[in-house]
Amino acid sequence: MDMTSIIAAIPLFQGLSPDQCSKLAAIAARKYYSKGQTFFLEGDEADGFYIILAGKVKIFKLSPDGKEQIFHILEEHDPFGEAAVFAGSHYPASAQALAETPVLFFPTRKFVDLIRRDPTLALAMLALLSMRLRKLTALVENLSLKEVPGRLAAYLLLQCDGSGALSTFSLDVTKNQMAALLGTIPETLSRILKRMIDEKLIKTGPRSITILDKRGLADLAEGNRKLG
Amino acid sequence: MDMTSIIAAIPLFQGLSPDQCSKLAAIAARKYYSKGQTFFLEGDEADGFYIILAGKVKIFKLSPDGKEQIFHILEEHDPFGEAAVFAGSHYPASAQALAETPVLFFPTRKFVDLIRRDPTLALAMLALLSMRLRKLTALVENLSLKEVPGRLAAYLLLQCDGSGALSTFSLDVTKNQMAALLGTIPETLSRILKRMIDEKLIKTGPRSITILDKRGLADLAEGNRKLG
DNA sequence: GTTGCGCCTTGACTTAAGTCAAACTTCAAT
DNA sequence: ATTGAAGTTTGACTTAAGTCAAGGCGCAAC
Repeated sequence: MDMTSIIAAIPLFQGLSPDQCSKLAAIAARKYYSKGQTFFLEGDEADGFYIILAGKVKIFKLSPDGKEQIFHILEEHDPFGEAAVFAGSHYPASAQALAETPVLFFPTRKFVDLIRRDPTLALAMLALLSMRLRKLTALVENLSLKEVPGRLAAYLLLQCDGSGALSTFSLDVTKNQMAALLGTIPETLSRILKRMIDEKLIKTGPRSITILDKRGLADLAEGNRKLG
Repeated sequence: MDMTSIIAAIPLFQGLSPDQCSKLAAIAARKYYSKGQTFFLEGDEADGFYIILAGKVKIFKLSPDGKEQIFHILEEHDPFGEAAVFAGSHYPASAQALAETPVLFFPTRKFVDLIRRDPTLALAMLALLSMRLRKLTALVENLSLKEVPGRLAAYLLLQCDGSGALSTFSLDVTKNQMAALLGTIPETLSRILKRMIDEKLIKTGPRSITILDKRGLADLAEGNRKLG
């Protein structure tokens, strides 16, 4: 598959003309990262941004004593590192591949040149950044205003909605990663999952979780209910 | 002072030509909010964004049981509500005036039309959103990776740098607000301030704080030190 | 002044969640 | 199949920070 059609298939670039897509294709570089490889570390000089073609990437920060907070786990077609392109200078968090991950890389200079000539592209990026902001706002809300059971409930509901409103979905992250995403630790996560099972809110299979009581989880997520 | 010169003085619009500024002036509306008045509540339909001309505004969320997390406290020339303009639909948090606050209001439709014709403006907005993202990332890091003393230390250092590297600065927020900004409660804040005083890291006056040991605070903020 | 209302502080207590340590499960690699 | 490393669970314990309740401070309004 040639670069231009790959690019045309990326949601971020929806609505761009074939001509615009081929301009993007001209500046993009294909790169491959293997599991565990880092794209960049927090504080690195930012020279461009990435779009995932397949695989999985985590965006995270580490505390000095080693605790990890995962900001996002991103997959096919998700862009990352884009904020650093416009705010300049340094990546504010680190990015690491969780699997074999081919990406497209767009160098800052060339990409900004393109934007300067193309308001459609600019608007697409503005929408993207706004969405990111919204997601981060939700993360802050979760961390600060909810306790761990509430965060977990919200996360489960989100996953469930994502997978076509099925109430069973497969875990595509380890529980360690899930804990780091929820701002907690594996032990706590494990205990709370158990409490949810005890209260018949969910059921766990091998690598999967089934939601038994969506309403109950929603109440938990909104703070209207507590686990026994 | 006429609208065009007001706009030309706003950092967000730095680098725009006089012509561009007067186009902005043409779509901006001046509005006045008094202390305690809300601009919008979380979830409200978003119809535009604001720039503060004077006064003070807090951006915040409330948990169902009434706890408040303040995201930002904004002042003269700071824009807010801008993310909702591009992501569409709804404001993700609430905004309230903490003082008499005159603002400029830019309606979504007209502003987006302007951007569509003006890549310079688009780039300015991209930079703004990226900065916001960066600040929110730091907030997440603080909430999730630091304990309250560390967050407080980071906050104090930030305020101090802001006021021209003086080591004494005046509190322009109440301690209640400060607590909500740090993701904690007034009682906890009070106790930690006392511990910092005990350890001769800071000294408090009436409505002011003096930093005595910048290095010590920095160690605290970075998690290399603990309060006794 | 003095009244009253927010703001701030303090103390005693509770609790959610983290730490540490050990054991068990999975699964991939030899 | 065996090993080993990583992921996961469980239990006992610790701790940071929240809750509740009371009292003090400061300032504005009468």
